[in-house]
Amino acid sequence: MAKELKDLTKRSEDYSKWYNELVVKADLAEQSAVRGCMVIKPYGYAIWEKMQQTLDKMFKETGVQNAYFPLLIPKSYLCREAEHVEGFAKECAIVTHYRLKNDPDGKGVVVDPAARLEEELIIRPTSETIIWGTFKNWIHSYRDLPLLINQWANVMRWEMRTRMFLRTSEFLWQEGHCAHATAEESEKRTVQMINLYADFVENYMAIPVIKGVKTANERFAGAINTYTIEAMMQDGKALQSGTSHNLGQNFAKAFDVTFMNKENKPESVWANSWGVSTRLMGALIMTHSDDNGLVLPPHLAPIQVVIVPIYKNNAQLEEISKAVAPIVEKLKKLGVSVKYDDADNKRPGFKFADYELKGVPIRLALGARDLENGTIEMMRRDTLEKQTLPIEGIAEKVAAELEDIQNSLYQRALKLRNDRTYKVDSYDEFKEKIEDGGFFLCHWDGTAETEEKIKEDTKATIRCIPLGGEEEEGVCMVTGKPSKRRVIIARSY
RNA sequence: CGGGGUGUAGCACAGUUGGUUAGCGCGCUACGUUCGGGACGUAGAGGUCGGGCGUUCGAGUCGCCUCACCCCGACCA
Repeated sequence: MAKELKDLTKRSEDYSKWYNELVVKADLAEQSAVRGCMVIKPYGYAIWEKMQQTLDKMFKETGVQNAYFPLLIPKSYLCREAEHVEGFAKECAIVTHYRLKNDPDGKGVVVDPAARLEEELIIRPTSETIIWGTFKNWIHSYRDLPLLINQWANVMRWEMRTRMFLRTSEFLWQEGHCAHATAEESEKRTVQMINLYADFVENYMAIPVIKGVKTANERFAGAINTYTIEAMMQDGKALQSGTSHNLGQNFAKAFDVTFMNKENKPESVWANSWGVSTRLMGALIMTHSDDNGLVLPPHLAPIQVVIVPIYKNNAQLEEISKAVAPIVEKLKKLGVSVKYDDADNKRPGFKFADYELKGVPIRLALGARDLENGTIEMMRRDTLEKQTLPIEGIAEKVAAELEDIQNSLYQRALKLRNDRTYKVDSYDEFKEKIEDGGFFLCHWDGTAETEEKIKEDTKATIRCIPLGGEEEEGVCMVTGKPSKRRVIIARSY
């Protein structure tokens, strides 16, 4: 599929179709009857759960605690921070009534007009407002700080156009909300979390990312600074995979959250928020998939190894099962999640294809021929290479191979990104090359006008100003004005 | 909200200038043979043709309206 991908991107209708089919065929999710929403199926959810557990553990190691806040936000809360409302107003679902009644004309039920809410409630597009409304009651002294809270929740944004996992009306995510006594501490936390995300995405999802700062245009509504991790998909488009926002004192002031500092003076608290969503699932699919379906990095695969028996009758199956049992046990001892699929209702060929579609990293197949020879067949999902190996020591071999797959998936994605990252200084060259996708390292004069012009001309946006990028004197490729460093420009999802 | 497209079985589709009882493939059920890369045979079940109104002796097919979904733009994790 990787080969086809390039051609398909030229016609995004086909590419969307490919993507949707893959999601459905790999049994991850399907479109729901509700506009723009999706049903995440057990297999897809198992992957999300694994991501959730891993992230949750990482958060807690930095002192973050989980909590839960209401789904519904009073309209007045959302209006408190001016930029914030403006950012989300266009995509909110609103609760206006609290009761239905039988239709007087006898056709089912209708909204009871008498049950109109005095104040409308907004289904959260994000929880800053309700959380800061609550934090006001929790924070009084510098001794209450820092307050490090995370919430696992669903949010709703009434998007015009949706695509499974990448942009759905309802999506699952975590949103961290921290309150600090000083600006420095809050900034430090903001950066810490973007680093944590990068660590997770690279080491568990095997997706290389570029850490950077968003331009003012692309910043979160109400933030003074937004950090981002940007990944490149196989078609050369960028995907914003996680963000961490330094909110300054904006929300504290809007919600009147003050504390007595060490000098016994009232001060507004310093805030940040950070989040990743089920969009990461989309990144996973679009980064690693190939002709035969999904490819899962072992660190996230719900099933790391599947064992398929090949048999002609029950007696043979019994023999094989006997040989498989110790392998399963050994793998489990090594911490490998393994499934022995002895289901009788599917033929081996079907199972092979099916587990490939689902991205299971390693498949072991054992038949009568192997039993005679004391061998077993191992196939790697990433390379599709098959090897016949001695049963002796297979568990250790598999465990090592899993690590190798994890690593080579990352390396493969990194190579793809490097191969499609270009330093460009001429706007004409940029306009030509952007058509084929990729990341472009370019000089930019730092103005919103230039940024807007690039977007209008090419549909590409400044993804970020990379962190740790070397200073380099240059001139803006559009205006010729001086620039101190290169930024990353790309088309994105 | 603008432009384009599609609605026919669980899925994916065909259905001629309007003509009798609406079809193919996949999937599903039963039985048998199979089982080392998505098996095959035989028999079966499954449809308010998205909805409404109209034209007509007759509408899946023509006209109008409406709804839903998909794609392209604007918006976005």
